[in-house]
Amino acid sequence: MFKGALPGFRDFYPQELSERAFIMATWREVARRYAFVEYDGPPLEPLELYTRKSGDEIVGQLYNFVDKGGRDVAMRPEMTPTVARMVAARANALRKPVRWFSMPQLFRYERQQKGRLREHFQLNVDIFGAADVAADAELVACAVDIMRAFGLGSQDVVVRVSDRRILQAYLESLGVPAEAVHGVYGVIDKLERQPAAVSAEKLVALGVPADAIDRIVTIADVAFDELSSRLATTSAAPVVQEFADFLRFVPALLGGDESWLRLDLSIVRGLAYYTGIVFELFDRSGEFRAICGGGRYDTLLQSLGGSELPALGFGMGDVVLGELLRAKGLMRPADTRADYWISAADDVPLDTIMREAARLRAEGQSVEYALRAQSLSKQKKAAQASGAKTFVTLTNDGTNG
RNA sequence: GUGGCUGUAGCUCAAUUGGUUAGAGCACCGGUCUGUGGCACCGGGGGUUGCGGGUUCAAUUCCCGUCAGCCACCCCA
Repeated sequence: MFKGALPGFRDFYPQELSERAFIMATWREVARRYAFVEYDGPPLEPLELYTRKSGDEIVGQLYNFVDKGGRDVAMRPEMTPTVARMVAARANALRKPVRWFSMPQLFRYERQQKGRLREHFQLNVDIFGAADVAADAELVACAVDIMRAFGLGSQDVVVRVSDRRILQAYLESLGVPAEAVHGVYGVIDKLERQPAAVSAEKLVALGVPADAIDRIVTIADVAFDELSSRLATTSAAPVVQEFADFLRFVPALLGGDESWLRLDLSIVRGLAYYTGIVFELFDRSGEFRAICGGGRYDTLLQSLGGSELPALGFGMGDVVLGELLRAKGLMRPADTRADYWISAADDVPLDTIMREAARLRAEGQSVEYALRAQSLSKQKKAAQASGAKTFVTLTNDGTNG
């Protein structure tokens, strides 16, 4: 007797599946509103697709094995390499900008914990071939509209936005040595999770000037105006200007609502392939992990051997989102109750019920009945328990009750 | 991979300082009640107390290991 799923994997009983379906239906609906079209790829990919982008150390976190043909394969841990490959393969034929979304089940061989399993479903929304920040704004607005579609407001969720290029320019303006920037990203990424003193020590070790330490530790609070004036005379000035556009575009796409965005240079998004604006959605209480994260990765397609298409996208998993929706009482799974429950008096043969069921089913109604001869009271009880919307009783003189 | 906490029926929990066939509610199944708002009553199935060892006359209760879960770290989706 097997009991339970493998660690980190979930059984979706009807209750859970209806919740998942609710989440996915909402994702799909909002993506449709933004004119993104759905695609999918293989759940199993060549291992190399991931090692080429992330290095061999990634293998320890993948579900990988050798198949019967001797191929090194891995269950997909993320969708970006797959979609990048798909787009790259037809880069010249696809109408630009490419606006695609997908809801793949992704796998990761890691110890599970709250909000993080070995398997999850993740909405992936990507745009290829759009270099302007309007595309970045479009993505953020889409993510926010998904929150709205679930009934979440800006009092519940905040979008923390940053820009890799601005962060780098800001760090340089503070006198951080170029070779230390990468290490400083690592420290910034952990600012929220470790004591300021520890962060400061690490910065000192990286060779960061003493007068810059405090500014970096409090980098999440830097205001746009301060950045703007500090970087006005540097080579990053155009990027800051673009960012200003971005900060204007997002509210415009949200009907003038400016309450969702918050500039936060501490948002680093891992240390990997992002090249421009990056963002993450968090619940305001800070109780959960990031709900959604994404950004621009203009060089990824090229690094995977494709063409030079600019690209950007975000991912939103079902696990943290589901936890948040349940906590807020906003989980509204679809109604799975049958339309009809047909019962019959003792002397009515089962065939009669079946014929009536067939008639209603042909009309598109969902119909349940006892599947065996039962007393009427028994049937009534079963019907009540099923929650069916309409209870029908057939009598032997042909009338319905 | 590392550390801390936890592990009794599908769910929520009980079981006096270790002591005799491990209990209850809910759920499920069967029956009674020919009219109720998923009512009531009666009855039933279901647990080798996560698993494996050890200590003991005796372990759900103590010890060790293992597996699983939760939390943190690592790392990130």
